[in-house]
Amino acid sequence: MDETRNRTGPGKATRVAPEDRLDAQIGYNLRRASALALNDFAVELADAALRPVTYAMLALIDERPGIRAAELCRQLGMKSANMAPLLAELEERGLVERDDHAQDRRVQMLALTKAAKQAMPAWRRQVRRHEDRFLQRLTKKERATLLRLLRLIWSEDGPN
Amino acid sequence: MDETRNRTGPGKATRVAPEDRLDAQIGYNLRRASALALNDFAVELADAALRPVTYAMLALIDERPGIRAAELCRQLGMKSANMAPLLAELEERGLVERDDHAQDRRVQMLALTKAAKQAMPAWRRQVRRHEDRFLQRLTKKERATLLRLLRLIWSEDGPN
DNA sequence: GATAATCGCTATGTTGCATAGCTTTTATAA
DNA sequence: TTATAAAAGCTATGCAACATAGCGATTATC
Repeated sequence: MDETRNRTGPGKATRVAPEDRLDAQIGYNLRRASALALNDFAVELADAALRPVTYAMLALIDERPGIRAAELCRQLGMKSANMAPLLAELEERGLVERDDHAQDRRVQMLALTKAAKQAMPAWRRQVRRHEDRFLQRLTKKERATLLRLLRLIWSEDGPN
Repeated sequence: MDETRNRTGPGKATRVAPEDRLDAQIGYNLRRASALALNDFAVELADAALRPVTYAMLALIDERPGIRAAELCRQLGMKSANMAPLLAELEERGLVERDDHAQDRRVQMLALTKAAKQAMPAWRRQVRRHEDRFLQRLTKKERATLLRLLRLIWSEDGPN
């Protein structure tokens, strides 16, 4: 059960500087933590059939009704190529409305439907439960710190 | 250019509790930060043709020569179904050796080849550069804090 | 008025990760 | 000891996130 007990096998372990070890890399730990969060989100929001991306879209449209599709892409860091089918899906499910812009005929203005507006509070509560679960080992203060540090990493990295 | 200037359009913005706003959610920020890191990693390690997953495999094998494939799966949180083709790729590229276990014929013991062992230091330096770049807005202390909090989130979540 | 940029979109490929199912081998229990 | 369960490694396959290339329509800019 323990390969270190095998003496026929491998050569000497390469001694690696502590800061170079895999588990000391923030990128690796980011990936692992994010994967766990993604997973837990999927479990909690399974009945609502919402994934992290679709929820993010709905949440932002809810917070900024009338937002343009292109602006939604920018805010969420998505390509419009990937946004388009997702918006179509949400529209078909009766959650998002696409209205033409009066001045600029290229633009679509997005808004939640009545049904989506009514459902959002419950979905937000579910997301809160999800966050409380996968962050249960962190204190309130630690969560605030984590939030600040994560924002520092990715915010305002593009030309915006 | 500013949809808030449009007065024909959307209804009132749903007022959302600050802690419920999308950008206050740690899961969302985790995903964004992780995506940025993944991207930066790909740029830095493009010439080495290493992705985060393959690098993680090599790094762990380097740190624990003779590790079994199943144990590598457990450590990296991967399914063996996904590990298998990656190991085959690394073997074909002459980076990983698979040796039979003396006592248990189901088991494969993994080790880096000479070539891989020789290349690892340079790759580790590249990863260090990558981390220094996408974490440039964080102090050393903040990086240590972030590392600790991320580990708290995902470590020892499974049955292990 | 010509050129460039923006917007929304389709098509398509890659990658990470999931499940289902299989064979071989070892561990455990009747 | 034999039957059953578990572990190891693998193939096949599907899905979701993300990327690029390119298109038509519209608007902005020179």
